[in-house]
Amino acid sequence: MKKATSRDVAKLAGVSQTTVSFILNSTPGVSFSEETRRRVHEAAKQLNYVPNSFAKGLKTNESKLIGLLVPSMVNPFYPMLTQRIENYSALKGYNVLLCCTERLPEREVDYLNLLAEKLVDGIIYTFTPHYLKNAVRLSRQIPIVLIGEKEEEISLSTLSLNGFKCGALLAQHLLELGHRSIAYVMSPVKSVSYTRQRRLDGIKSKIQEFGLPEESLKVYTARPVSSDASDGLFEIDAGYQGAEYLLKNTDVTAIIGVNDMVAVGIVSCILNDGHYKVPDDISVCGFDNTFLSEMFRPKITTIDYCSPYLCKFAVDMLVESGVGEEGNVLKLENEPHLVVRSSTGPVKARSLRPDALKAVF
Amino acid sequence: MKKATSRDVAKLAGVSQTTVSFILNSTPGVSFSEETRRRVHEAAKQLNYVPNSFAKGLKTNESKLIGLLVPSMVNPFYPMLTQRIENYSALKGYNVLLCCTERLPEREVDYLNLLAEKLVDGIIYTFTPHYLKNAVRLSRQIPIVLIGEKEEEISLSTLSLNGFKCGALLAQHLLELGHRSIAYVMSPVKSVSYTRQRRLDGIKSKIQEFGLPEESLKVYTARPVSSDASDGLFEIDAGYQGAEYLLKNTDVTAIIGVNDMVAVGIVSCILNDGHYKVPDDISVCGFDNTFLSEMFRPKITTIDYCSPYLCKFAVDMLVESGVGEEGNVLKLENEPHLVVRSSTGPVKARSLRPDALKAVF
DNA sequence: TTGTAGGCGTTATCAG
DNA sequence: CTGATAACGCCTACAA
Repeated sequence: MKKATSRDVAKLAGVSQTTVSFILNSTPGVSFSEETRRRVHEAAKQLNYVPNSFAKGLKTNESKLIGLLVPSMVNPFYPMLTQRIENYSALKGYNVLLCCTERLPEREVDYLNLLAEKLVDGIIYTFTPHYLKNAVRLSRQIPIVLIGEKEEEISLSTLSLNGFKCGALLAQHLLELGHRSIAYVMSPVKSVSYTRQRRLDGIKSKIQEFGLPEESLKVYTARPVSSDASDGLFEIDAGYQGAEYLLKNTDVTAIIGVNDMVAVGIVSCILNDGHYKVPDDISVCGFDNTFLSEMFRPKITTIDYCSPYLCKFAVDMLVESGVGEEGNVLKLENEPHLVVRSSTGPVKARSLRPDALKAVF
Repeated sequence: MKKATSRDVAKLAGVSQTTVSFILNSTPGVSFSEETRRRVHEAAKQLNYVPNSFAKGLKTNESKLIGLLVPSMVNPFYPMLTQRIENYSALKGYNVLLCCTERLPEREVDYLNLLAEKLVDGIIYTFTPHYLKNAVRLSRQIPIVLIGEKEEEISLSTLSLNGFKCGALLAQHLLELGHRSIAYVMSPVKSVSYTRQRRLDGIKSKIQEFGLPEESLKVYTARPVSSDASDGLFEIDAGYQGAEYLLKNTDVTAIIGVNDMVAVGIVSCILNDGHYKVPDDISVCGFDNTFLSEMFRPKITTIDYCSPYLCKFAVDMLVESGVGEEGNVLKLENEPHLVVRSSTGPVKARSLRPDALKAVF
């Protein structure tokens, strides 16, 4: 079945092609007789007419496409963002061109070129670009919005996740519960580059604010695993590893995972260890408020980003506000908030486990 | 910065626009002097020339776009497929237009129209279409590949997940471990329409094959929850609910979740219940081999679909084989296999819990 | 209220 | 080997 063109419709309806265009687009400032319109619509339906978006784009320079760059699909945080962005975009008449960089810098730049080529009307980054200059350069042609940490130096419109505040929020929660020996567990360096640091900074700032010594905070960085990292297990492993180490060698009463996945690993380790209860003996929390944090019992205390609004804003900035026009750079601060669940509770003197004693003496 | 056209390049290089096109596309059957080619490439680079894909598409009728329809992003199975399809497509020079239907039939048909409009070169469905006729009709214009249950009546190219075999595989595993009272837990009807049934059929067939009475299999369908179903918790809840009921009211020694999410809910319930151990007292398994099944200890026995190959095939069918041409319909059967982890083990007489006694007498 | 004509940036045919 | 020139399908002055 050959595709019908607007000419075909015109012919069938017995009008000119222009008329078809006017009527089908309900172009403002023209009016037609009821009869003509009926005939055109009729003909269009009959021929199953669909306007050719290439031709349209060629004329209008709009693709109604938004490029979405995500680092990975394993941490459910990104699928969540993706789904929300996709849905809201669709509502606005835009489609999403998905690009998973797998955190590979070279992929990122390839995709950037590709998106430019495909003439997307806007680009959403869900992480901090590796090739900043490329992104900034491109942003003069195509509006770009960044969802991530705010970096003042970058002249890109940003929807800031405010990792610092997130860390502070969580730390404050734990400190108020009386915890004085806290740990922060990060997955191997490669994965969560910048956010992790901001979150850590936030935690540290609260520790200081409470007048506690630096040693009150232990930072555990998991060693990289050789296995295929694309399945996300390395995040969980990191949590498991970290908890294992911390239970044995420290007296921490609260552990913060760098994200919900890591937090799940931590809880899993503690549960399986069997010596301690969460939160009675040890409190655990994470970041991102993905469904993972609500999956197991106890449900995990975490930080929420109001991602529905976040995603909505990101799209709106692209399609409504004049982001990108004349170097117009917008920086919005997202207001994260604490979601207290049952994995955190008041501190209690933790009895050391038998094998921990060995380690101490 | 205005976008450069091939004409601009031609002017700068001092050749005709045609020459530019030939050289930049290395069109077969033409040859140019080394000097000319150098000049053209030089000029292109200098002007930062990017061919306009609207114009190109208008001419070639190829968008290098693949439409991907997924029901949701909450069950990690779909993000996993998405990522793999995206990556492999990118390798093949295609981009992915993502469409999340949220299992809403009306969304599906809207997206279908949209994809047709955007002139994607192919469409991948990761579920069974609600509007079959629409899909079939469209498949005469745009190649469509279905990843899902094979339905003989549908004249759409299909990559079959073979739910029947999956169910049989899992059931056989449990039966061989000696389990004689097995349960199957499904999330509320709305969500996983057809696959669940095929899986159940597979389980039943094995029960029969082993000469066991029908009652050896209990089927539990979770009641729908009123809360927002978009966060995926309803799947976990279903498992939790199911396990809760089954522990109290039946003597099952093995529980199969309709997917990994449900299985996680089941394990979580049993762990929290505290009366039973997995797999010592009760075996649990799921389907899909998402990272969820490996997340917690014990890791969950599940079914794997070799999704990397699956995704690769789906894309290849679209871009290589002549799927869609002259009604060419391909049906491929995927070979699922059992992934045995530590959540399943030999049956052991299960001691009834105190409150279960009440229920029995 | 309707039709004519030109052009968007490519690709591709066909002479030179 | 290279360069006019004609589509591709749509939008949009401008003319009628």
